[in-house]
Amino acid sequence: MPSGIATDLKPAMSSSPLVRKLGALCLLSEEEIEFLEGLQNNTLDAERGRDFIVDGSDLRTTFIVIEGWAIRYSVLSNGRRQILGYALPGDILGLHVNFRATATYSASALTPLKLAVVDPRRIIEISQKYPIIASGLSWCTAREFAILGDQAIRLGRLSARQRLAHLFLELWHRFALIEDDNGNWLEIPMTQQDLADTLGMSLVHTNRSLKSLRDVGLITVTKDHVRLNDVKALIEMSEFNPDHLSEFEI
Amino acid sequence: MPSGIATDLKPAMSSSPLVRKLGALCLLSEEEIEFLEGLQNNTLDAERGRDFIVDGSDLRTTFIVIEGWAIRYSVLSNGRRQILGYALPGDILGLHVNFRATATYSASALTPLKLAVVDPRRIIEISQKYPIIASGLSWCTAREFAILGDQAIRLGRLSARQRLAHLFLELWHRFALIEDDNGNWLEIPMTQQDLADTLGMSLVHTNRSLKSLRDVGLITVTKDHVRLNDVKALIEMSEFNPDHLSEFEI
DNA sequence: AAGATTGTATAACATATGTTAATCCACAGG
DNA sequence: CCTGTGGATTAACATATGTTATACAATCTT
Repeated sequence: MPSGIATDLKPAMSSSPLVRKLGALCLLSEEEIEFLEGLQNNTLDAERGRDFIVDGSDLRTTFIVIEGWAIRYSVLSNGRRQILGYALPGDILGLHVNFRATATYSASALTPLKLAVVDPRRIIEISQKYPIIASGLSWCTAREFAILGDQAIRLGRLSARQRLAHLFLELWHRFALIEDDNGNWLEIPMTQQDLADTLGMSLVHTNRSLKSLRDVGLITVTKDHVRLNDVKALIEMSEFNPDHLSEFEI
Repeated sequence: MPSGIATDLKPAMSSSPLVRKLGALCLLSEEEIEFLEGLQNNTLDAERGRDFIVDGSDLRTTFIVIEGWAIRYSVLSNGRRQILGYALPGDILGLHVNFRATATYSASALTPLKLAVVDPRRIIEISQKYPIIASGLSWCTAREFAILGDQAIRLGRLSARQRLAHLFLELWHRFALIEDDNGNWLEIPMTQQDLADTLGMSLVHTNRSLKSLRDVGLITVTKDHVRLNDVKALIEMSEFNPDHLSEFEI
């Protein structure tokens, strides 16, 4: 294996956000990186708004987000929608599709989306052949749990303004793992209605609370970005716990 | 292997709720049942209120609930508590403790509790030696996600009365998998404050809403049980989706 | 360029839920 | 038997958030 090629496969150089994410966590061998890249060969593009997982329907596929944002959500019979969370580049949907072949949520493209379509049997293969990657996926699972737990905390115990700040901080911390430093700017491709459906609030109150955060100078909002003007103050006021998202420590 | 012993190990007869749960899902071999029982040899008893997982501290252990109820929760710096969910007999806590060795939630005994203490390395062993069990655990993971997702739906998009009904239905459906038929009676070992902290409401409003459900005859409440008087009507009014918790289908 | 559509911004008003406080009850401990 | 404690219940009042409605801005369509 010529060493000249090796550098092209370093996690930081890799074009795959999943490799960047796992590579930030542990040292991946070239073989492991190649395997992970190979996993993502079969891609699918989805335009904004396209559902690719439908609550209640058969789910026998694993998806890896390569580019763009997706949302996981449920719609109640009265039409109200609850967004459960956001899938960013490097995130995996349908990692655990074994006996249960029925989706318990829907997923759709929030932006133009590039997905890798993976046969779940290849996931099983991982735990047999690539223990390091298997550990990495297990870490991803624990992380997804923590993120969804934080979502429950937002919905259950935070005020409207806190919920907004808390969500922005979550996304900002998650991007830190897969993207180069963007300062305190955060991309916000979702509409205020999306935010409302994420945070369990009405559209009007979302708008009000956003304005209130702007007015006190905690955030700056542009067309589709938010700037976190004082991360420390935002963490304080929203009771955000960065440890739930921090990387491997010790 | 003498066949006389075999019957004692049938899932339905097994004393282990984890085996009952997985056995309801797929046909386990005697070897698999024995392995699962052996996993749970090292037990630990915890009295009501004892924390056995502490948010932010090291977590290098997997726990299996054998008897009793546990809660997973977080406490905010202002002292408010959010209960994320309930662990019932057969449920596993800390199934994914790989690189991340830090707990992102606390867990404590809601009732006197019997836990199996498992070395997480044995979990890794499972995916190599017991593919069926591995699939079962993967199913458990997907189920935990669905349950936590339902919790987010409750908190984000349901009214106080709906949240209560929805939670009772969840617990009732979950018990159906591990316990003999108890009719419409459901054990409720939690206080109204616990319910409030689960459903993101105040104690007083929890009491009010409970009374309102009683008054219209949807539920009957005794000391530490609830009777679901009209499951269908409760499902309707709370927008509960039984599919999120139903067993393997097709 | 006009009109349609989608998202944002505010106001006025309605209400579900939170807060504080006081009783009441069951039960455990002396 | 008294008394302390934790939990349940209820009332009165406060407020955060929801609802409805209108206007405005930006973008897309033809």
